[in-house]
This record gives sequence, structure tokens and C-alpha cells, in this order.
Amino acid sequence: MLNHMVEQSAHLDAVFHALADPTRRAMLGHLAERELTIGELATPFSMSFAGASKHVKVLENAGLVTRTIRGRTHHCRLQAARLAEADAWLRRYQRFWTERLDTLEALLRAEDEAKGSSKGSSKATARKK
Amino acid sequence: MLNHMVEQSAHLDAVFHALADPTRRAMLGHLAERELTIGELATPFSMSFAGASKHVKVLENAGLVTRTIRGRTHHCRLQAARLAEADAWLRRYQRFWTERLDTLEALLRAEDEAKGSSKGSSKATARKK
DNA sequence: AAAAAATTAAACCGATCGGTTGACAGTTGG
DNA sequence: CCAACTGTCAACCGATCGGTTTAATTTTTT
Repeated sequence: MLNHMVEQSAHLDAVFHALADPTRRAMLGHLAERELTIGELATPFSMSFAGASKHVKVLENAGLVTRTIRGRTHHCRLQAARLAEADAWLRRYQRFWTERLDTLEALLRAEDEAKGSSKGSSKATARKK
Repeated sequence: MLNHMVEQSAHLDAVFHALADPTRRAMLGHLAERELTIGELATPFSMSFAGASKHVKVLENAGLVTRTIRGRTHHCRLQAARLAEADAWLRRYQRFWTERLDTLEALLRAEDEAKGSSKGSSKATARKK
């Protein structure tokens, strides 16, 4: 029932590790547009097939990519559920950065008022704690 | 104006790398409640001071923590702006997982109807933004 | 002044990382 | 069947990781 929420720590390890490499993030960026083979994923980085293959394996291992073998080509597809898990983890902290943004906004607003006109784009965050 | 959006790739490397370790994620969790010293951060993990010090340095390096030295103690504070950057990166992919979640929701709903539910721990997710 | 406390620095450890190369294997087209 | 194509595997490389221990530094306490 909640099983998909439990024991995500290992998932998060793998997902954040996968995302910590710019090549892999770029690969995900490409996969966001279309399904791609290992070779197609490799070429934009002037990297060996084996190198790209390793990166894809990391992404696959993190559950961010699934592979379909058609003949001799391996077609990779973005699988975003684990990205959602990562995002869910991050959002636990959202109030911190929205708080900060609010105070920043307040500062900017005050600065604006001192200088001239402004635009009021407030977030109206609940003030807790 | 958008300068703070540019060249975050190195930031993202550091942030995602910092988040890829469960000890460091837990440290951030503790720092979300209150400011903590290195020693206070170390104790829950039965880890040496030096070990915790290294983890904090990684978090600091990623811009996720700032340090204030008061006497002989170093007080660490969560700094969430970089978490916001990571979240912003992830949200580029949000449409992929919301698509998936919608189909997942449909599946779970169908399953629930077939079985009859026990606890109503539904997510009540907002379906569009 | 001396001891204790909080922390960093440095050296070290085995494990993993990102990447290459070279050998191997299945697929496809002549 | 053979050659080209696509990809993996295994070995290897230097770098970094997460962690320890020991020594040094600074501040507080006695």
C-alpha cells in the first residue's frame, strides 16, 4: 500500500548519485526528447561506446532509464518515477527556500520602495515554527 | 537578472553529490530542525568527529550549509537556496512523472475498487499546476 | 598554567568512480 | 559465410570517496 514510499533511501542514494554527473544529466536531457540508442547517447559527448554504456547502466540502475533491445540496438527510454521520489525528498525542504525567497523579496521590495516603483509578487507563505 | 540561473551545472554536480549520501541527507534533516554543531551532527551516527567534519565540509562546499564559528564550536545552519536549484532542475522533468503518476493513480483506483480499501491514506494529489 | 573540549589537518585505507582499451558476442546486410 | 555494426565485458588507470587514526590548534574551564 505504502510500499512504494518505504525504503527509498537506497533509491535516493542511486538517483542522486546518478544525477551528480553532468554527462548523465545531459543524457537524461536528450532522453526527455526522444528514445535513444546507446550510440546516439554516446556521440554528443565524444565518448566511447563502453563509456556511454557504463553511464546508461548507472541511470538504469537508478531506475531512471529503461532499456528495450531491438535487434542489435539498445533503445533507452526515460523513466521519471524515481525523479519524482527525489523531488518529493527535496520538497520536504521547500519551506526553507520559499521562506528565504520571501525575505529576499521583502528586501527587494523595500529597496524598490526606497528608489521608486515596484511590482508586488508575493508568495504568501504560511509562517511556521 | 537571470545570472543566478546560469552556470549552475557545477553547483548541481556538488549538490547532487552531497545529497547522494544517506548520512549527509540525514544531517540536513537534523539541520532542518535547528542549528547544530559538528559534534551534535556527529553523535547520532556513531561516527568520529573527523568523519562528520568531512561530511559537513561536503555540504558546505555544495552551499547547502553555512558555518558560524562561536568560540570553539562550529555552528552549522541549513542553507536551502541550492536545494531550490536542484529542485528547479528536477522540475524540468515533472511532466514525465505527472503523466506516469496519473496512470498509476488510475491503476491504484481500479485496484482499490476491486478489493475494497482499509485505510484511506490517499495522497489527494493536485492534478495539474 | 594546565587540563579538557571542539574541531581541523594529514596520512592512510579499501572501495568506488569515470574513463579507456581490447577482446568478445549477437544482428544485419551483402 | 563473411564483414560491418552495436553493444557488453573485463582489465586497467588515476582520482575521488567515506571512513579511520593520530597529531595539532584553538578555546574554555579549572
